[in-house]
Amino acid sequence: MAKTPNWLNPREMKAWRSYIIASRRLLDALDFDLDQHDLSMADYEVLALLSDAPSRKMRMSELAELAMVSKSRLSHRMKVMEKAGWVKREDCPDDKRGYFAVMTDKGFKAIAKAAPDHVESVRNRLLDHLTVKDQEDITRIFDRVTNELRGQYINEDK
Amino acid sequence: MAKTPNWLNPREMKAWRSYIIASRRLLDALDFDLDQHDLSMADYEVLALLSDAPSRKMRMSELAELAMVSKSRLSHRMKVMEKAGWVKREDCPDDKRGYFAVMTDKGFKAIAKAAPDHVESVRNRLLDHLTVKDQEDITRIFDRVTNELRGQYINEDK
DNA sequence: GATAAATAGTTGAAAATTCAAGTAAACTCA
DNA sequence: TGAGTTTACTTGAATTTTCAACTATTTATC
Repeated sequence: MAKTPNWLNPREMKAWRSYIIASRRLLDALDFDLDQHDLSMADYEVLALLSDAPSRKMRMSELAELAMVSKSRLSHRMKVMEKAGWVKREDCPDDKRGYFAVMTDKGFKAIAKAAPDHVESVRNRLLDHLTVKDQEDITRIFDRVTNELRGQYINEDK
Repeated sequence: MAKTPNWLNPREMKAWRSYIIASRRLLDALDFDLDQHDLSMADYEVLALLSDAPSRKMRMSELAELAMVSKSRLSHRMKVMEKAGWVKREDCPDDKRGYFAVMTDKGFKAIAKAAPDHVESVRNRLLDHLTVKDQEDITRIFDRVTNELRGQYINEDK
């Protein structure tokens, strides 16, 4: 027999709702801002990772993992970013199954152009409204959440 | 001439990264859990709103607004939820342009079945790892973010 | 060193989402 | 009252994302 559900109390409910609503709006706003540069948050993240990698080059798998997208999705996105001339693929001599995602100069210019606006957007939409204490609280809390989540949830191909 | 970008300092960067990474993982995990019930977070939200509405019935526009999805998206989702027998549409006598989204008994049963597991999932993935103080901090911080965001960002049809 | 299993990545189709346009009713204001 | 505008939604096409194969290695095992 099913035990009676442990519904959220008002404090829990408020925390959860506040978080989820703000997050939805925030992410929407950030995507909205990035749109000026023909980028989504997801694509931005991929390009940012690539631009920081040595030789602006990274294995597809690693990039997918760090960007937290499926391999399949990365493959598809790479195809459109390749068409835009921002990235290309290079085969990997050490492992003939694998490829490197490589950022082109054009891609680097694109992200370099978008980055200041994006940072500004993150400030305007979020950071400007947080005190130093808030920032520290958020770091502490969400690092803990990530740590708990790691391990818990194993999803293939993610 | 462009002013030099105001890059994030390490504390800001950590707060931002911690938040965004935890959020991505958290949302993924919650969606993963809801999958047992053939629901996504977005569909769950729509059904939950509907189940709380008087007569389990709400105007499409209002529902879209509260669920924070575009009207177009809601229209499309309604079509598939209608096919699943969870909702139906009723025309609105007061305004012949408009419709009510109405939850069926079957839909109510579906959400009633999913709800305890979803709450449990929100606990496991998030709330269990937060102290009372953390919950209060989150409420305070994210309510502020939402308030700042409201107004700022006007996007048509959202 | 052959065979099985795992890894790296791609692909095409299906499903979901966005985008731009369309319809019909309801305001508005002169 | 009627021309213009706004509102409430839907629709179909385009884009994006997911899902389930599939290929080509590489790694492990015996």
